[in-house]
Amino acid sequence: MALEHLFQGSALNAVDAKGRVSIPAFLRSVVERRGDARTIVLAKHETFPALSAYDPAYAALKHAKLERLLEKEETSPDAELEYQQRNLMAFGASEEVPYDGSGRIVMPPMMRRKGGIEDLALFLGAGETFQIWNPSLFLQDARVPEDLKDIARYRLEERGLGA
Amino acid sequence: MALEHLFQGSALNAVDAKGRVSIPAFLRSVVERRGDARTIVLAKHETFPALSAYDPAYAALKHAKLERLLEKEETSPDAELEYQQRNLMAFGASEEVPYDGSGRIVMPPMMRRKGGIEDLALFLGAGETFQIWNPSLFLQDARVPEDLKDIARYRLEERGLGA
DNA sequence: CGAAATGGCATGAAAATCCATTGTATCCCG
DNA sequence: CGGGATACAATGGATTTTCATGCCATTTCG
Repeated sequence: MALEHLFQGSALNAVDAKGRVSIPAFLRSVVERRGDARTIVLAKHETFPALSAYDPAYAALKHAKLERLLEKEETSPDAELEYQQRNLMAFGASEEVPYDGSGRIVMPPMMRRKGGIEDLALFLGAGETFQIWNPSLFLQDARVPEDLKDIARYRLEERGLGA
Repeated sequence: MALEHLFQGSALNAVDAKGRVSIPAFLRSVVERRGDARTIVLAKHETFPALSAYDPAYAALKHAKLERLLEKEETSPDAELEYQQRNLMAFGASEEVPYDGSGRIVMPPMMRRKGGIEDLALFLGAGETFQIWNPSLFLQDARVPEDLKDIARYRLEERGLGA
């Protein structure tokens, strides 16, 4: 299945009082090459205190994958319930947000809270998806490799918000 | 089969004394992109104490799917009966309701009862369909993942109806 | 004739769109 | 190699549009 265009790279952008953030141009270009939507889908990351983001086309793919899984194990009643739960998580607990001409989204308040996002948003490419972090949480998390934290530190310094 | 436009996101809307509710605009837009009907189909959800909703085009698709399933297992007599039952459930126990210019439906009393809907309706995208819940029942149901309940709580707070 | 249902309109709030400014990296020509 | 000019990205602010919902008018049925 593998979508050919992958999200990669990092950036640190400001979140204004209204919750607006610019999606870095290099991530937007991937979204637009994968499909022609000018929207991204936001969801709480499964394991990290951060947000996971992707394009609508990837969401459809994810759905198809779940459906195939269900049909294969249709016999079990447990499988049915688990499917319902995962499907609801994937679509009920996510939001599709459009970005405007200058590439900005308004981060929905609920997502902002779930992702712990404050006034800075750290963008990290992750292949088929990308992540949005509160840089402080990123630096605090023990599971994040030191090399990656260096990147975050660099981005902070770049803005004169070092250490 | 995968329909390209999927239902996603969440919202909490009021149900007035006459049983009228606004269908959130982001769900309506999916209905209208899938076909040009300004109508949704309501049915009791198979596993949850809630309503399942979708567009007429999806109803047709669902029917075709059931038929294919029957042909695949045509040998078994049980399969025939199960098909009859599911088909009746899907079409007899569902209602098609139009929404007006401002996106409002009147929830049929029977559906309202089947879904346990009172004065608030929680809308949840679920990919090919969406669900309509009484938020209280949603929070009470042990099968609903905690992350999803957080969303319901958030939507309630947003209205100043916080726990 | 009365009560209830349906459709249309009005309002206030919220959200999407547009315009303008700043900063930064890139390119071209001297 | 340097300096300026140019293009693009990010941010701030304001404006226009859309949405949910209450209210009213008109119809329908008992």
